[in-house]
Amino acid sequence: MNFPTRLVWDDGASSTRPSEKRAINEADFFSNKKNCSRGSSSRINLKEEVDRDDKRAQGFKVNMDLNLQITSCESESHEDCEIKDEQTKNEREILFSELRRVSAENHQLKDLLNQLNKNYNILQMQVVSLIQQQEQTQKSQIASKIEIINGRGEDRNNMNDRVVERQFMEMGQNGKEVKTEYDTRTIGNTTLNLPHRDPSESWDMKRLGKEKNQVPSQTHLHDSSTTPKLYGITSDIDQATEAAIRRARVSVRARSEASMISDGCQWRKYGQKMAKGNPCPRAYYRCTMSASCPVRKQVQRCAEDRSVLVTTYEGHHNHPLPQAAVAMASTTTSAATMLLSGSMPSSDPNSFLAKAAINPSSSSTISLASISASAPFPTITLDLTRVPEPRAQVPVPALHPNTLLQRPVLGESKFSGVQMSHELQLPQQSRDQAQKLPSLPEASRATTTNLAADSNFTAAIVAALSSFMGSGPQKLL
DNA sequence: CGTTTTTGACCGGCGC
DNA sequence: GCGCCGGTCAAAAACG
Repeated sequence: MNFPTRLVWDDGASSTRPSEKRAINEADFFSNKKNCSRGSSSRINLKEEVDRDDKRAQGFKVNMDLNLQITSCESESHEDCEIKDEQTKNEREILFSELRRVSAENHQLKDLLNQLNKNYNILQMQVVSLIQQQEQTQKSQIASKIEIINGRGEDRNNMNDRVVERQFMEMGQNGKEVKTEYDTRTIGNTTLNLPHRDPSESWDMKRLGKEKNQVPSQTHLHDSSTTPKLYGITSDIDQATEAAIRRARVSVRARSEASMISDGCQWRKYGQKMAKGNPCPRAYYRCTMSASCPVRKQVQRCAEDRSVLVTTYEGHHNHPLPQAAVAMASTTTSAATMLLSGSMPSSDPNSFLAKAAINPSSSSTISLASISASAPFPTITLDLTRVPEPRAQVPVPALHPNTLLQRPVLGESKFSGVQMSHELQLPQQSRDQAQKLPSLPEASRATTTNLAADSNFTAAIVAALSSFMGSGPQKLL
């Protein structure tokens, strides 16, 4: 870089000494004759040079700044700005496209989810309708068999026994509901001791707006003098069975300070009454998890022991149950099934007793379940108030442990005993099984139904229940 | 404002 | 037929 060999400027401070000024102000930067030998003057020159450099640098800097400003605004504006704008545009477009892509993906996922939900609902409906069709078909077949039997004029009782036996075997094989057995008996044994209550009276029937005359009367069922028509009889069976199943009650006695034990379902109170012989009011609840769910329960404190809460369940749920409700539902359903399959034809507790005793595996006992023959409705009572004593392991028949042995839901914190007894009394074998098996996806009613269909199940559940509750000495009733 | 609870009225079965 | 009783309904109140 070539600097001017001479730089002349006017320093106002030294203007009073023009002669010096010139001497000072003029310098030959490229002269080899530096004033190195002159000490003071050399210091001055050095300082001057520094000052000059500063001033020159300032001037240069100013120029540079100006230039930069000018260039940035003028010389580079069209090119750089365009480039920068273009870059920004590109980035923006990329971002927008990415956003669009993510939005589209999100939309697709939403659609997929909706579709899955739809499919799930459709499948669920199909399953329900299939089950209903299956039941209808089975009942029709049974009715046909009965018709044939009646036509042949065979000894009705013998044939009824055969049909019952056969049906019972079939149930064990293909997992039909135990109530089918009851159906057969209903047809065969015309003196079936059904509760004397018109099914049309039921809440769900009323709610569905069914007329009373659409529902066959009990007397029609009891009429053995006529051979019922197929559809008529299946309809009757439907109604009667449903009514009977629904009317079968499972009563659970448990100690609880709460007004109602938590069983995983949602309930709505629809009434309260003072019942005779008990100063504590009885509350009536219905299941609100499904609009048409017929399940109801009554809650009342025991007159003798106010700390005992008696919860009576009636009917079975017609909707999927939450995990927390499965255990109680399974237990009550099993107990009701047991009750119906064992005692229904005669309402005789002995038949249930006999049935439970048939299977060696059930010889372990029930000390906590009892059946009331005097009650207006067939009722099985599970007494969970007795403090179970530890006892030897009881072999439990091969039923899915998770179904019966779900996490206990009876209690909340105030509920005493059951949870502990559940875990403590559970045979190691079952605990091991329960741990190995994957948790059942919403152990559904179907599972319960299938389990209940096993002819050994009634006995099995007796053992399981007794084991489950840690029952003491063998006793029934 | 929608849902749940309360509570008196109502209904049907049953015994007398 | 009457009264009792268990169960349910439904309007009003309470609740969240």
